[in-house]
Amino acid sequence: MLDPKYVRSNPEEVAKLLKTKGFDFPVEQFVELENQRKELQVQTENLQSERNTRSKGIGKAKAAGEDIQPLLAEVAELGKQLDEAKANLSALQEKLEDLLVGVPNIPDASVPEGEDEEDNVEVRTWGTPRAFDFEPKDHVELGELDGQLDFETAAKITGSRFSMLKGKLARMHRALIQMMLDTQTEEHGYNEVYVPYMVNADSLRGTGQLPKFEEDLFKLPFGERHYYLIPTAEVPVTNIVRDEIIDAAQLPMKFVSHTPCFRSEAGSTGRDTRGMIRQHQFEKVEMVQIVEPSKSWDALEEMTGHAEAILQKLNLPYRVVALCGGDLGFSAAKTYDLEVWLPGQQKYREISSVSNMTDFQARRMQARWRNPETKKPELAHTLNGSGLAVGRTLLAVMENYQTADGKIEVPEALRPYMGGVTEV
RNA sequence: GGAGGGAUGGCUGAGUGGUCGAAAGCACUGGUCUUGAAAACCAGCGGUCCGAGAGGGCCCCAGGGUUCGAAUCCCUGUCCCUCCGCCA
Repeated sequence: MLDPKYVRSNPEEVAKLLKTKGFDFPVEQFVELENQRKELQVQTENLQSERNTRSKGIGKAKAAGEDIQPLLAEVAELGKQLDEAKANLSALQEKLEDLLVGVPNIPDASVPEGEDEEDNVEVRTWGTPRAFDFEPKDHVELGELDGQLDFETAAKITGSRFSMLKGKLARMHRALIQMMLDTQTEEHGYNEVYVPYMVNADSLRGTGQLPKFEEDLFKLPFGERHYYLIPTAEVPVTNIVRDEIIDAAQLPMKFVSHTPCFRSEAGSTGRDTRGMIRQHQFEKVEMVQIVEPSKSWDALEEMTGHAEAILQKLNLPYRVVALCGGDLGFSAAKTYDLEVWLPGQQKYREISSVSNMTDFQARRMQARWRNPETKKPELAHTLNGSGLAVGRTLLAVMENYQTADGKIEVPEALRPYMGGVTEV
């Protein structure tokens, strides 16, 4: 959520900045509601003040043994007025809240302008796509050769957009997870956490998936309420600090977690239907940092490097792109995507996304730190990034490490995790 | 599933329907003392919203209710703890 004070005093500017994200901020409606709110709030608080003073008076009179009947009569009408004012005020505040909670984060000044992914800006590239002396296959074809990647059985068990791995390929998938976790914990100082894969609505509101993007989630009825399958570990891990006031000494907090992710893909029917690029269920190793505000931009660069380290270990060619305003996510102020080279598609495809959410999620979550300078609780900054999407990494390894006879060479970095297996 | 107990400031923990936003301790900040530090002593110290300010409102798990007045009484829910049963 944006800072209501800031929005209140600069509604036009907010509208202008949000336009770069393709969002129309309803300035007039907001200002109108705000003015009403102010008037009602003052009125209500005056009534409350009046009631408090009178009630105290009654208490004193009673203690002094005086007759309180006349005082009670005076107060009779006050209660009704107060109830009415309170009801009006809370209805109005709810409207304002509903409006603000649906407004995305403001892009950082450094974010390139643009409407969609076509306008993203390449920041750097790493590695060179391999020159094949045969026609490279895509991962679906490679998987079919010895049946280790099986979409049909997964479709029978569940439905479309699910996959099943077998044998050495399943092991390589697991090896990737171990390698990623070990790298982030042992080399980059992250604290590994194991978290729930189902979360409540408060957590999703905290990170920004609710209320706007409910249709992207799997929702599970549970008693009178609902739980949701996590779309990313960002949700449970970032919510570790929801409603907390963190000691400055504990910052930065750096968490890494491996979880499955579940997405309904409601808005993407027909996109990436072939292969395991876009699945309802996939594994991801996620990095999350909670930092003091002045450090978040450095942390974004650092975290991007932590994700890149995995691709470099696997010797997979990739590029880093800065997302343009129109392609930025709801909660992000700035995002770098890592795109890995896929010989099967002859394209770079997203394999990681690293974002600085600034104080946007922290405000929704009330995640604060105590600033030693001011001694006051202030909003922290939150960041998250994939390190990496495991399914997509697996298919990138398959396509980049394929041999002419349709086998897959095991990358050096994975061999310690594969019990010496060199070919899948 | 059954039976009990609990939830209060950064943390621990008192709290009688009416000067209770709340004792005390810890932590923290400042001071005295000290060559320096520790200890001791003194003082300060919750969060949030409105307001230019003066000042005021709200917050004792959450939501309702009773009352002129609720941390305190009543109802519902959530979470935690103990015991029994079941269970990977």
